[in-house]
Amino acid sequence: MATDAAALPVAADDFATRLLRWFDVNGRHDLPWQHPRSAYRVWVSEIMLQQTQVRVVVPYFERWMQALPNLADLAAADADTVHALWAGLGYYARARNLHAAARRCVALHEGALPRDIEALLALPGIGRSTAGAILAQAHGLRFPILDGNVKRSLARYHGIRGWPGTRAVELELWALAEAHLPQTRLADYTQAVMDFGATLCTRQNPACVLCPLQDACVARREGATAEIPAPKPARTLPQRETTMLVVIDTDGRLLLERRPPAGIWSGLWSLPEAADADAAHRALARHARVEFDAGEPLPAIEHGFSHYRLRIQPVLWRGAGPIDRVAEDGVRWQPLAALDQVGLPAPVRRLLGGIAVS
DNA sequence: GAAACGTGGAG
DNA sequence: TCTCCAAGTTT
Repeated sequence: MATDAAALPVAADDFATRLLRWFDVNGRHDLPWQHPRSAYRVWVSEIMLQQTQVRVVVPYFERWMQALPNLADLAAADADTVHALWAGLGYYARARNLHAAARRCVALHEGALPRDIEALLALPGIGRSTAGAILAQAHGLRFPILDGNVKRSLARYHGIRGWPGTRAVELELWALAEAHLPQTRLADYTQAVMDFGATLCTRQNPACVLCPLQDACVARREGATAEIPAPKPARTLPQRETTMLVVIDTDGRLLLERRPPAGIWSGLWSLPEAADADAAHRALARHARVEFDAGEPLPAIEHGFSHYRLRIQPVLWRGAGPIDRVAEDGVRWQPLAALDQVGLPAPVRRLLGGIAVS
């Protein structure tokens, strides 16, 4: 902790005041969830924005609101509709949690998102930061957020050099986020700290020369903006392999299977998966009563996840005639012409795009 | 506390 | 091409 007065940051009031003044001129004031601003729209945007950048979210948000303009619509929607609207955004548990939370709001909170912090935190998918963002942005209540932008900004401003992934640093940052809260304009302030981190106090090459806090920033003074916050400890990603079946009948339909409830892409429609080509061949017999040859191996694709690297080996079968279908839950034959109506995982879409399916 | 959970942008 | 990681939460 700094001891000499010159090393101390400006007062908390000043921090918020400067940030708000900066925000009025340089902030983002025309994001789609700001006009109109409702608790439902703020909520959906906050969930979509978890670990996801604004420019990626915007088109998904617009499409979502077109289909499900209010909470009651979401609660009444079926799971496949929700999945299809989310497909491509990733972290699909967010969509399932959103759906489940909307239904809980209808059952327990008179069809609206609660304004109470504890009730909000009890809803699936809403943690402390998201709850704070909803309360501050939708209702102007005095709650802090602590997303990646705020963590980075506060760590630099206060010269906190530890990795924010540790409990101690995280708690310290929460305390600072709370201490800096202004007494008014909480919605604007919340947007201001996020805009500040996203556009000025960026991970690389922060624009310190334009910063309204530059004279009080510890990292700036110590020339340590590149070292703060400390990066996550690196590790080598494990490699996994899988085989996926591309089965097309002569009616131009593709065999899809619902992913199991746990694990990657859970609940989404996808290509049937097997451990290897032989297992894929055997699996095929479960879905279609036709004799098949060994199938045609297609070029494999590599896909990097956050925690492992996956090599997908597709194997193609084309039916000699319309394939006799076995009725089974979690299986469907989807016309290739209507494939975009299904929420398929991104690598699967890419894989299919590389095949002359028609 | 660590691991799981997706995708696309940026350097 | 490859690494890092972005408006985090859950188990």
